Amino acid sequence: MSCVAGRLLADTYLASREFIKEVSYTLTSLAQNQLKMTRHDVPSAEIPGKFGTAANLLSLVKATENDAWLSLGLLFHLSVLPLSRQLSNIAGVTWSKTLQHTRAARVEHLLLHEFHARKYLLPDKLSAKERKHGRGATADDVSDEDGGEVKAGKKKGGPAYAGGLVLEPKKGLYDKYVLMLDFNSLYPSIIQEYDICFTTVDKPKPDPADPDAPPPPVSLPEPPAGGPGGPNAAVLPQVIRKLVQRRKDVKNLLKSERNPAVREQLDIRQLAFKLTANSMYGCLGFAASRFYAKPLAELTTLQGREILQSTVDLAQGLGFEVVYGDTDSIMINTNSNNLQEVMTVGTTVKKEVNKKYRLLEIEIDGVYKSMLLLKKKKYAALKVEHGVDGQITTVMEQKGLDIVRRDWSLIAKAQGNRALDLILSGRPAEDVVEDIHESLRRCRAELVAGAVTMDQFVITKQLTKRPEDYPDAANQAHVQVALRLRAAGKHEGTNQGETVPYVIAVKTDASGEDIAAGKCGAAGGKGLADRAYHPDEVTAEGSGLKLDLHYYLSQQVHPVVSRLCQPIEGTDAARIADCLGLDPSKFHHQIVHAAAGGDDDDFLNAGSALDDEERFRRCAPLRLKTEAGAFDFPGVAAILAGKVDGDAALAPPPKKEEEGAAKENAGETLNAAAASAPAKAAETLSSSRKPLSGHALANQVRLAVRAACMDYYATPLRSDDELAPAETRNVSLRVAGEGAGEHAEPGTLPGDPKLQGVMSKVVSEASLYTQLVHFRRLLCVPDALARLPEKERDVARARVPPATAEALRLAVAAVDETLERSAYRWINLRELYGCAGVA
DNA sequence: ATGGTAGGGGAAGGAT
DNA sequence: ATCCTTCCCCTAC
Repeated sequence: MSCVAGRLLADTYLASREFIKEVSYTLTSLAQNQLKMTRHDVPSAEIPGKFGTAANLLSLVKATENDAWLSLGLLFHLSVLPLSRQLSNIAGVTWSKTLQHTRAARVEHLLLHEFHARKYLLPDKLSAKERKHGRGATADDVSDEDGGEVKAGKKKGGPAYAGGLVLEPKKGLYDKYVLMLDFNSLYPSIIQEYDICFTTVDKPKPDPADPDAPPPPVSLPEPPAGGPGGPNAAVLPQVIRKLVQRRKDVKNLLKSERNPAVREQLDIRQLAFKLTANSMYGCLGFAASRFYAKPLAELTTLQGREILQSTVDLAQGLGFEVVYGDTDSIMINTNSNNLQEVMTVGTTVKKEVNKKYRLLEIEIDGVYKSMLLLKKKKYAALKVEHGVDGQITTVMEQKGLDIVRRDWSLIAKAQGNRALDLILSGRPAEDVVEDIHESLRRCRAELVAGAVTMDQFVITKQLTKRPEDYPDAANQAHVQVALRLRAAGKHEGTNQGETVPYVIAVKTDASGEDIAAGKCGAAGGKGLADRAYHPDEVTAEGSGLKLDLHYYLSQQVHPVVSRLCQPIEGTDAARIADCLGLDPSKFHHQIVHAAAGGDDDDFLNAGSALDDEERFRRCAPLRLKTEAGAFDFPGVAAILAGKVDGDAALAPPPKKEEEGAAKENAGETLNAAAASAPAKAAETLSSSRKPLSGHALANQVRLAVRAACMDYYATPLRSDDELAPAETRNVSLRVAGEGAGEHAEPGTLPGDPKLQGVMSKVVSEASLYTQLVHFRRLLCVPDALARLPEKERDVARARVPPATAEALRLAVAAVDETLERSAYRWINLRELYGCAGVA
């Protein structure tokens, strides 16, 4: 390295990793994405051959020179030198140190300077070994040691302290304006707001009785005289305040500056202040830092959680619906289509929240015209943007979804993108669902026809270790591929930190059709990693390898699309599988979830009620007729919750003229323990209001089911001859796999002029299915119990009298008779619902 | 050796 | 066979 002595070494790879977010940091992809320039890669294996002829050698020289220019181009494009220089000045560290792109070193030096200037004596930096042996270790270090290694590294032994709060999302598709608010630089603001500093927060004291026990959490310091951010603030808050203030100053200069070159410099300078302020918190929690202070980091995040929670409480107190929030943000469903109104909501919340803090500030981050909220950290939305001419446009934002991740194939992400565009398009749900299905059918057809290019199949994963350091290398596709490349003498792209591209393929000479049908997939009982190959290995002449289409359909496209469609009515995992030509019965598991209203953790939170409400919103109630009159069955959930008496549920509620007589018993009938209720309830239920018997109930349910089916057959869009029941079933059974020859090809339908009729039929078929499931949900005790938290089940079960339970059981059987014969009969209902039962 | 934690999701292997 | 845990990777903040 003597050649760089006395010179600055600027590494554009490291700079890119610090300053920009990219999925890949190869020169090729950086050139493409940042500089919009194409780079031709010369594989290292080809380099020796380039020396054979002058022309080849010249091409190698040109390629090498081009790489140097690209690298230099990146250096300027990212303003590496001006930015790192500003960072050096702010931190008081050598430029060469900054160019190593280790953020901890910059924060360390900044704090060293600040404390030294204030005449503090600073602790020595501990080596890894010293930390491990507890020399000068803090109490919490010691307690960490029995939990595992105090490693500078991250994931070893899990997180050292709790971080941000993530609210349980109220999942679903929102088609009215959703408001997004967030705190600006939450953690730096908290440190200032609460005067969190090495000098103000007491070191946690270990319990003298049990020195090994984790020390109690530290508490907030007394606010400084003159309030937070004032002249008496502690060192760390002051340092951050100074950074924030200087950034503001620079931004003010920027406002009046007209010289573009100076503007650019100022802009870089304000960025450097922001980066520095934001990296302070991270270094507090960094075990290898000289200023490692877990209690401070912990206290900061603790305040963050409390602030977010109290913000949610406040917004809800104002009558707004908070649907999600992550660490420093909340989303409010405004339920409004009026942008003006929405902004008023935003300003109201903002004003109320900001009243509570001296420095901390929440702001309106944006307004979403529509949003698909799937899971924590997974959502997509159309963000409203205001054009210069007052026009309103939207731009899609995608967070955390599979389609923004590099470890999914392009073909899966393309299908996901198409589905997402449709879902957020605002078009009628039925059209959206049909378009998605159509896109999936075409996807399969193209796949089988071999009309998809290799790049669509590539999956990319990073080697976070050296390939030979993986303890379970045999199980990991990207590691297997890297090891094989190494064995073939190719080291490029197989080093720690690099990303390995791979595809899943099988050694076979079967047709695309058969591969897609899964007839040769894991035939040899081989694991996935054994079927992973570098794209070039598959392309190579005479490899005998063919892409595993079944894998791409069932493990790539299907999960990506069906996760996006989870809240969408009119489709589900089985239907999506159907469109992709997969066996839908293999996906009945997901249907259980859909029918039961979400997955296990769903019914523990408020979101589940909303999900179910949404799913069965359009369903008709179960109307029962008795001698005393008709009434809507309240549903077993109401009985289990104690809202409706088990004995009274199968009889009409008291009529007006009976009310007086029933009133005195109402309290007990509805609320009292079963022990005291039966006698009086029996009295109250005069002979004319006796509950339905099991068989009578089952009969009524059969009638209701039949009525729902009649509605379905009466769908106006269909004419009798073209839509005979047999044909109807044919649509959904097309790929049921009963005899390969008899089912229609997916591709044959679209050309049909009767397309419209067929499409709407499919949708109403789905709604019939939903209606039947709704009836079943109202009646099935075991499923309803399964949706309750485990500890409540015994109490709930006791609320259903044996006779009622038996009647309900017969009623459920009545629904199942039809469900099993329905157009969806390829779903094995016994399995479907059996697993939801309670042991 | 070189800021943090929270969280979803795939794959595999052991427990049941 | 099905659940549960572990490891791995990537992303949001």
